[in-house]
Amino acid sequence: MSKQLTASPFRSREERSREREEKREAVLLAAVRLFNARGYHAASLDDVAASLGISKPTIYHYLGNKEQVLVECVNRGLAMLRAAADDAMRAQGSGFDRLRAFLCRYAKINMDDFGRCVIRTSDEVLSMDSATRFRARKREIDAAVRDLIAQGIADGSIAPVDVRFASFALAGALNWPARWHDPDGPLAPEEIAERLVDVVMGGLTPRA
Amino acid sequence: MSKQLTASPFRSREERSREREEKREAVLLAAVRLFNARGYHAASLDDVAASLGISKPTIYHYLGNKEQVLVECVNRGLAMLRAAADDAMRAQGSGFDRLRAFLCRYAKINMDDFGRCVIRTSDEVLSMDSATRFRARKREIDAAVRDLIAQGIADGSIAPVDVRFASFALAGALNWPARWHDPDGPLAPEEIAERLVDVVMGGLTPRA
DNA sequence: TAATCAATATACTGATGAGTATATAAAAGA
DNA sequence: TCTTTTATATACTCATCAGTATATTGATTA
Repeated sequence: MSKQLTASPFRSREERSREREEKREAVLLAAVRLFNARGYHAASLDDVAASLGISKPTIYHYLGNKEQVLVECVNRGLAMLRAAADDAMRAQGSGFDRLRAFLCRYAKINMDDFGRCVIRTSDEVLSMDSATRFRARKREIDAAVRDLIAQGIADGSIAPVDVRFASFALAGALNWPARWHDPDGPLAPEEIAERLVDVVMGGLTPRA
Repeated sequence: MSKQLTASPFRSREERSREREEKREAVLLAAVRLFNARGYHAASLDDVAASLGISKPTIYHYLGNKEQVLVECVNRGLAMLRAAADDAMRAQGSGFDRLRAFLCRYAKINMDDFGRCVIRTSDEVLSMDSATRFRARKREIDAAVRDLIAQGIADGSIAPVDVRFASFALAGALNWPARWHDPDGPLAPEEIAERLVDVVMGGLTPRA
């Protein structure tokens, strides 16, 4: 397979489809940033287009409609969370350690553009169909958190807390930065994640 | 002063101004419920009016404009939080006990119509002026939480945690029900509040 | 009783914004 | 070279919704 040596204005089929994919991603990134900054309803696709120096029909060329733009953004975030959950379930070590590692990643994702969008999107803005899928995928993540807590309790690394309410509390504490964290502020996502997880894991540590 | 003995269609001045106040409150309650259910932008004042069987100009007769409706709703919630914070600061007992009592009340307020509105309203939807005031009042509540934690650490009833991050975690854990709690669901606000506070206070208990 | 005020409605204006019809130009394929 | 496809734009339509102009009715006050 010969790779092209000089930059040419004539692209191969793969190059073209990769370019298309890149443009799609650029649209999604611009959109999610505006959605996060102003809220889904207050952010218009005209604004999204303007922020990329393109026109609205171009967005429709790459994505079906406004809701689908949101759905794709949310899917990006959910995929990251899902991957983190899968890794945690496959990891070895005590339940406590695996939960801890997972929560750090979870908290950081919630400060990422697409992760924030997952948290900030409430299902009323979605069509009934999308909302159902959205809830189901979030429930999977929540199930992983509960599994990890239960496993930790079983192996003695986590105090025998109420699993359901512990997962509510953990989720709340680690979702909340999606609403207040300022990416341009002095606190780095890593630091917030670590410190928050330190505090919340304190409550799960078995008493001596 | 003679009180009226028979129901009359002729109201006294106080009765009239009380009625006016009642109507204002009814508008706010209907509005906050729709704002919470659909989001501020998606809930129109026409819908709010329809839910009360009145017309939109009537809302404008009692309240200036849509933003002011929201601001009044948020103020109702903030007033409840403020009262809870004041009581906590005046209460006696260890820092731990006072914080615990305050947090229970805080969590319950966050499941009340107006309390939910405080949590669900992000300042981008407000005018710059209102947003500034809103942030300031929320900061007061947060300061009370930090004070209580610090006092608990000082009197030894709370473990020497990072005050700032502990308050972030507590707020997140107890704000989150404002986004998922279903008033018609099986879990009563009281129970959610108690159990959540149990879990989160575990992390603040000094180790033996 | 005349003048005013309070409470309410109907019917409008004007802006915004989602989504579309249509044109164009360039590239790809036949 | 002719045709089709892809990427993009301009300029619309149509719906929604905040906010207003104006009318009406009944009670209050002078």
